[in-house]
Amino acid sequence: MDKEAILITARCPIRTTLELLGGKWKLLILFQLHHAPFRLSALRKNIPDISEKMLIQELKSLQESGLVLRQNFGEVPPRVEYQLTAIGRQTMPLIEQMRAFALAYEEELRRNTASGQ
Amino acid sequence: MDKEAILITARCPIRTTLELLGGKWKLLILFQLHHAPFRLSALRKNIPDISEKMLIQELKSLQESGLVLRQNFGEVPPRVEYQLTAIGRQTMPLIEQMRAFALAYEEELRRNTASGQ
DNA sequence: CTGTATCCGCGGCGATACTG
DNA sequence: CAGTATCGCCGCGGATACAG
Repeated sequence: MDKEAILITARCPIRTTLELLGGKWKLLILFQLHHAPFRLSALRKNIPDISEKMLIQELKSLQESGLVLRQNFGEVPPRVEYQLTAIGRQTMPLIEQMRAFALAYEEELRRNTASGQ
Repeated sequence: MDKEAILITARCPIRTTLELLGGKWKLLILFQLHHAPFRLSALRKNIPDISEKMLIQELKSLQESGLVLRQNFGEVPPRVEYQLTAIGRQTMPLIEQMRAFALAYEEELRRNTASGQ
């Protein structure tokens, strides 16, 4: 690998992803939407400890990034569904890797405590 | 997939990874250490805009999580090297996915601007 | 039901000075 | 060179009230 590639500049893929998906909630929301489109109230139920403000705020951020699509059915009472865009669906391998890493990490923890650490 | 698996509880793999690797700097540091062990000063050079306080603080956090190993050579002047542990090395697929996603995202951006959006 | 508006605490993060 | 100590900003994120 090129030596120059080690230097981390302001514009670097990792930082880009961090800006798009960083923070406490975005990946959890995307994980939800990977299963199916959801209404706001359903998302709140599935992520019990998120506040309404943060949920809407993060959904808006994800829309503006082009990762999530907001579909307003224009009914009364209001009905709005959120779903992933094509590029939003591409966060799935990333989320899978996060899950895989967490499981490997917890397995490692168990091994260490078991071996009398 | 089981319907129950959609609910995101306080203990969930995604949150675990978020706690271990969340924040502005940890993944950038791990990416550095993936290439080779580094001294503190070298890390600072390769991540130009990190403050010394944050670098040390995040390195300490990564040590406590068991992802990074601190090796003190006990010389004068001081010489300390940081390197990944076995489990720390397992963050690599995750980082690779972050890079892959950022590239796909930027490609998507270019396509959209090109097609007269 | 789907949002907006407002207030605010806390902690992430940075800047600077200092030490062994 | 590799840290520690201290101070302070500011923005993330939470609570609550209100609106269409």
